[in-house]
Amino acid sequence: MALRVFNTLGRKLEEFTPLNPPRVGMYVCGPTVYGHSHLGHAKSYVSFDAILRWLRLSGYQVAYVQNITDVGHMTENDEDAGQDKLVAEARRRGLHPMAVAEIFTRSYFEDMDALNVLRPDISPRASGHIPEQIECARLLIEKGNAYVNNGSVYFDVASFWKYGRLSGRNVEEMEAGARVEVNPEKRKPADFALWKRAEPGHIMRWKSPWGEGFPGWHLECSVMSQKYIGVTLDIHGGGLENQFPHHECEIAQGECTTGQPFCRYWLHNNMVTLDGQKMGKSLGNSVCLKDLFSTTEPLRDRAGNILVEKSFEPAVVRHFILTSHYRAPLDFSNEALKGAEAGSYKLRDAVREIHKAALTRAVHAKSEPGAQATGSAAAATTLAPGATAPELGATARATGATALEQCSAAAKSDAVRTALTNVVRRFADAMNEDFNTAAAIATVFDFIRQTGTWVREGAPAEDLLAADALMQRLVGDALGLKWQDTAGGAAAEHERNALIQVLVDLRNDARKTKNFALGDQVRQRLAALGIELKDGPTGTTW
RNA sequence: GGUGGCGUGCCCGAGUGGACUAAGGGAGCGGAUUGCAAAUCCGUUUUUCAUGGGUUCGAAUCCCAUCGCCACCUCCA
Repeated sequence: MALRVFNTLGRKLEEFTPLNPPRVGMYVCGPTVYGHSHLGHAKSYVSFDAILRWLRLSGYQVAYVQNITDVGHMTENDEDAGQDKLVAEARRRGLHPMAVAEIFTRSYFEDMDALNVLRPDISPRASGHIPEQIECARLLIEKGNAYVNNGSVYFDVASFWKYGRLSGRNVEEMEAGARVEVNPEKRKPADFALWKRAEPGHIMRWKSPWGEGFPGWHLECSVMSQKYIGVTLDIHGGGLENQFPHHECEIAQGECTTGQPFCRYWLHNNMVTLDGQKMGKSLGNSVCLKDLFSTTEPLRDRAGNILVEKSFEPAVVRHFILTSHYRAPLDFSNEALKGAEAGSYKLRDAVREIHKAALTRAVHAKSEPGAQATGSAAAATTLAPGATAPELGATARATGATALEQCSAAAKSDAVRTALTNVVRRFADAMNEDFNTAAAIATVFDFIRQTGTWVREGAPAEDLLAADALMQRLVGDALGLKWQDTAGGAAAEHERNALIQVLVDLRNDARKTKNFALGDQVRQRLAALGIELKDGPTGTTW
């Protein structure tokens, strides 16, 4: 099944065909680094991360570029500067705006790393591409698409007939609409700035042919995407709210300078709400990711109502985001997060179970002469690092959609092979239909019911290894779910497990002699340390 | 005010004309298992898809109206 994506240009599902396969040039609007990332950022970048991962797993060589906007918003005298506490704080501490940008750029990557969002191949900074932006503005003036007025440069919207096509807007109608205030320097209200004259109080300023100033808000994306990807992007992603005017302006700038289509597929993610309401700093219900990941007390809104009662690990937040579609709005709430957490941990435990069982049985199979089948040893070798490395996403990334099919082919029994093939098909069908991660996760939940059965019933090592390999591909590589480790390094983990095993053995001895009081004491004291013992038919696990 | 979109069972959320007597997860309940418990497994909770009309042999899915919410028209993922 071919990949279909919902293209905002045309507003319908279209088969995805890159300009120069297997290469794909993908650009996603990055953050403006003036504050810590919040739930909205999480939804956006987790969504595009899933898209990126699926494209790569499908065999595309994706060049992924995402900007860092560090120009244009941090000004000394802007009216909204007073509302931005962080800029206010920066000023109070005497920090340069670039220092503020640096702080929040790092913060952004920290949060995204925690969410297991793959880093872009290139993260260009707007401030690092001023000459390119000046050149673009100059070229647009030369081509008759822009004009200079009093040290600023404006794009003449009337010169580009396609303006408004992406967002389905009619420039004439908008002019009829009541705008709050129209910059008198513009010929038409819909014209937008390519370069703005810097007023005396403006800190971030660069020399240009039109005097000192700074680039317009939309210019960086056109310039930097085309610089690193080429004149025509395959995919441009971003938040729904940026459709107009931001993306519309990007198209205008990009196409007027090159005469070529700017982007083939426009993908827009929807917004988050909190308890059904818009989330916003001004509303006092904004939840920032650092708080959500590590708070030790409930997060409250301005009125003191509890928004989130405890912290949730990044993988749970990621899991929750992926259970909805990227084009659908997602409502965060304490209850929803708790539900996602329970489900996510169920998945985590099942993924760990099949992994452990596969490795254990592979080792046993090796030690039994004659019992070793082809594939088993190789698979065990491939997966062996998984015993010590992070449990997911550590498998070597194969190219092509066949990466998933290879896993199922390695199974020994027909029944398991068929089951794995079905899982691959369902999962791929879901992802190929405009990246339906919710349906993909549903497939994985059905899959863990099967792997659980195979583990209990003692399926052959080859079957378990194949199932485990597929599970890691789906959950780790495609969905990017990587839960926190219970302990530090691999060695520490090993030692810790050995110690717990001693206590478990002692407890089981006590239970055999009906000394339940002692047995329960061991269990309770381990539970107090966060180690939960579970007695099953094949022994005690934790 | 204009434009685009959404509203699914107790909760979150897929599905968008017939395989839907609605995926998957959560929660509750019952059972299996267990010395107890947790986990796991099995079953169950909803003839129902904002509301009211309409089209159709047939609608959660299409049309109209109403209500609510979200986004954009001003920087915002």
